[in-house]
Amino acid sequence: MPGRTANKYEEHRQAAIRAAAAVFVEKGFHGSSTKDIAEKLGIKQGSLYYYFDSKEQALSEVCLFGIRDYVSHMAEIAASEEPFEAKLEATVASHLHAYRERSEALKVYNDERLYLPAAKRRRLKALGTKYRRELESIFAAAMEQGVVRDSVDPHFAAQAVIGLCNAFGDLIVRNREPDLGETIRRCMDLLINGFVGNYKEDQT
Amino acid sequence: MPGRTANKYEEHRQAAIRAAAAVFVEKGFHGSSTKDIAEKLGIKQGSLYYYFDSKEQALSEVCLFGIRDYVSHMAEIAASEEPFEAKLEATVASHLHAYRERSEALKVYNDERLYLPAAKRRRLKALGTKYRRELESIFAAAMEQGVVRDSVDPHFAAQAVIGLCNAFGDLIVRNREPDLGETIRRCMDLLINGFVGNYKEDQT
Amino acid sequence: MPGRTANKYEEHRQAAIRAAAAVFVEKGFHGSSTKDIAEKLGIKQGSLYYYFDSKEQALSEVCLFGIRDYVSHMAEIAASEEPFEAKLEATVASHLHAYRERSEALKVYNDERLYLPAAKRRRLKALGTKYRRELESIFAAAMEQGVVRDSVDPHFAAQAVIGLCNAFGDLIVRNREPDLGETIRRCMDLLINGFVGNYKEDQT
Amino acid sequence: MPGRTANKYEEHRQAAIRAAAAVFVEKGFHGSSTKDIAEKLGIKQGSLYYYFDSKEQALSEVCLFGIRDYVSHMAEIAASEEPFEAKLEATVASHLHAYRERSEALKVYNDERLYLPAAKRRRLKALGTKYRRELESIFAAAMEQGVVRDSVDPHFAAQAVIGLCNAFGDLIVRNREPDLGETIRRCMDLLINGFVGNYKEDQT
DNA sequence: AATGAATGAGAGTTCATTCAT
DNA sequence: TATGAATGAACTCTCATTCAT
Repeated sequence: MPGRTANKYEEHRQAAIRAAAAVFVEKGFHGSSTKDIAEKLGIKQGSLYYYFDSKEQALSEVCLFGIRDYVSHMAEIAASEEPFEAKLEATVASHLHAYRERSEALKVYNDERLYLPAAKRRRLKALGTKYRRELESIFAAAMEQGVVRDSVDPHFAAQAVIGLCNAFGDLIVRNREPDLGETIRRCMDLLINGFVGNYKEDQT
Repeated sequence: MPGRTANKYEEHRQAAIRAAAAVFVEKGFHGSSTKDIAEKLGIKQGSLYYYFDSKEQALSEVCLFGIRDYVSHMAEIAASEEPFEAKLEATVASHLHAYRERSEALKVYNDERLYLPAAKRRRLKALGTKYRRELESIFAAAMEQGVVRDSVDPHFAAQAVIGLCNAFGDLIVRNREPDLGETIRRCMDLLINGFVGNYKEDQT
Repeated sequence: MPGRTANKYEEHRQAAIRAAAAVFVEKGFHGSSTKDIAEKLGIKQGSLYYYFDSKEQALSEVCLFGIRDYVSHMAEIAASEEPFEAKLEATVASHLHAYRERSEALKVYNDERLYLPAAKRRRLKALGTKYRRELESIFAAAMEQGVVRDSVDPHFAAQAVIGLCNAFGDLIVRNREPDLGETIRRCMDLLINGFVGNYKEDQT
Repeated sequence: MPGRTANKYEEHRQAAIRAAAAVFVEKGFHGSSTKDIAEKLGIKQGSLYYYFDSKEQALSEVCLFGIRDYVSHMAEIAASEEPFEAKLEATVASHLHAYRERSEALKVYNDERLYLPAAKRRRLKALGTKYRRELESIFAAAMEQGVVRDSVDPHFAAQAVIGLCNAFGDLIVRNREPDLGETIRRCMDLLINGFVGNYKEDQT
């Protein structure tokens, strides 16, 4: 049975990453001690270093774990042939589901990545930028087709979608907001129609 | 001239709070040392304790400083006789201007308040809740007047406004986003009209 | 009384350097703990860092302290107008007295300097090389005057003098060899009657 | 074939001792980790304990390995019927060749033996003392025969020979000093023409 | 004969805090 | 009003060692 031990190690390592994510979410990177993480894992503090070279590397892995799938999911959405609204909804749903599932890691990515050394941060930032760019291009395409008003700025729009999702993601992670579907629907309603709808032309 | 010295002290104290805010924003509460704060103030580490009883108290003061005016401003807005859209715009503008001006403190409130002990956190949370409630009631009133679609949930709406403002607040604090007026206008456009506008009836 | 506090600090710092030297001599750099040093000083471990930035810096200071005066003393000897034998004796005496007085530091320089990071080591090495060079030039000059046989290699000779002095320096530091004058005399006898002596032609 | 396996084990064990010696020379005993040694051997850290009971025992074996042959070689020299100068040259040559060949172990003995517990250290010291005694007796015998001036102290002389050889041994180990024969010749020249030489009466 | 995994003790270092001055 | 000096607790990280396999 070759690869067995390697797999075992990798499993434990994944568990360590998840434990780190959970602790970092609760106490922040600097507020968390390696002892906290080890305890959550059920091992002794020093043993953590069998899985990580340093606390910082743990953060780095958590962040990567937090966005990897979520970014690649966005790539699929952007490449699909769906109409604008479906793509937008897929984005919002994917973003919020990510919070539900690998919840902590994504939040850690959002809140703590800036404590990583510049080099690692840049690599993560590239992923984040990729995500935003793809979302922007979805908006840009929709504007060309006249589906989105052309007074809208794609850059702003993407930022707004991400910000909105993160805001509700926070609530999901911390308050365990129950009805995800409801939240997705309301976010879509806001993004598509605004709160007022049938909008009036003039406002300052 | 006892009042004089008291004032002097209070001035220095305010400076200390602002210095703490600046440091906390940059490095996070747990990532900041009292030495960092003292250095930003131009005094020695031990001297900080003339102004704060503890590092934690410093955080508490920063948070309070960060939301006090901003909450009381919201009270004024809510109490005013303006129509819905004007109130909403005043809210967004106030929120984003707060980031511009006493920028750091508000961000610290958002990001670091959960490191305060439960007691202090509750008092702050009350202020935050007051803010959200007032915003909710603005929405509720607008719905009663038919200005806002009644498919909208006031709780969700308030959360969304706050989340959106915080998201752009982040960018303001960290990237020094230049055109505040533009950002306010775009946020209003989104909140009022959505990205698609003249909205279609059916969406999942 | 200006400069008082600065002096006080500097005094304590010197004491710390000497304490470090004593501990390093006994246990070696890696075998010594900062706790050991602090205890020798009569302060608590963490307080050491008021005087040193790191254990390594302590080593660096000890090494510098160990050779500085001793190198500058050699410069004086080399520059003096004394005849060869007087210079050589002054060198040996200076070297051995250095072991007696700031004994530990010099031995630490000899034994532990290679644990310093390359940069610091190079700076120290420059001093050591300066010492050897000056000793070499003393020999070279003596050879030109015919005081030293010209079959002697100045480089080897300098190395030998230094090696011999260090060997007896070791004994001085560890065994507290009592009669320094006697040791100096014997070393001179060996060295002079070797390098100068009406030596016999034949040996292998 | 039990002898076979025992031999195999003993071979590996010797390799382990040599690996330990190499690492100890480079980083010192306390600066070396068992992982370092294992890596040099090409095995994993835990596997080292198949060959040593403890890191300290490894040091002990290295030291023993470092002086054993070299001490027994001295016994042969002392027992031989050669004249004084031949014996001295054999001593110097043996000492310096030892550095060349099993170089590291001998240097480890010199530099690190004092980190051994008192008991083991005493046993090694006995060997070292034996070495020095035999060298002393060579000098004493030569003095009786009038080959060495009787102003020479045998104890000092032995110490000086050992110190000199160690000093150049250091250079051999670290700098890979190329011409061993040359170094031996120069050392002999220094020693002979010092101790025997038609020396001049007056020196301070 | 060798390894993977874990451990516990201890290392160097940082830091909030205190207090005499 | 502010500082220099010190402290003790906590932290990250290393490492000799053990042991089941």
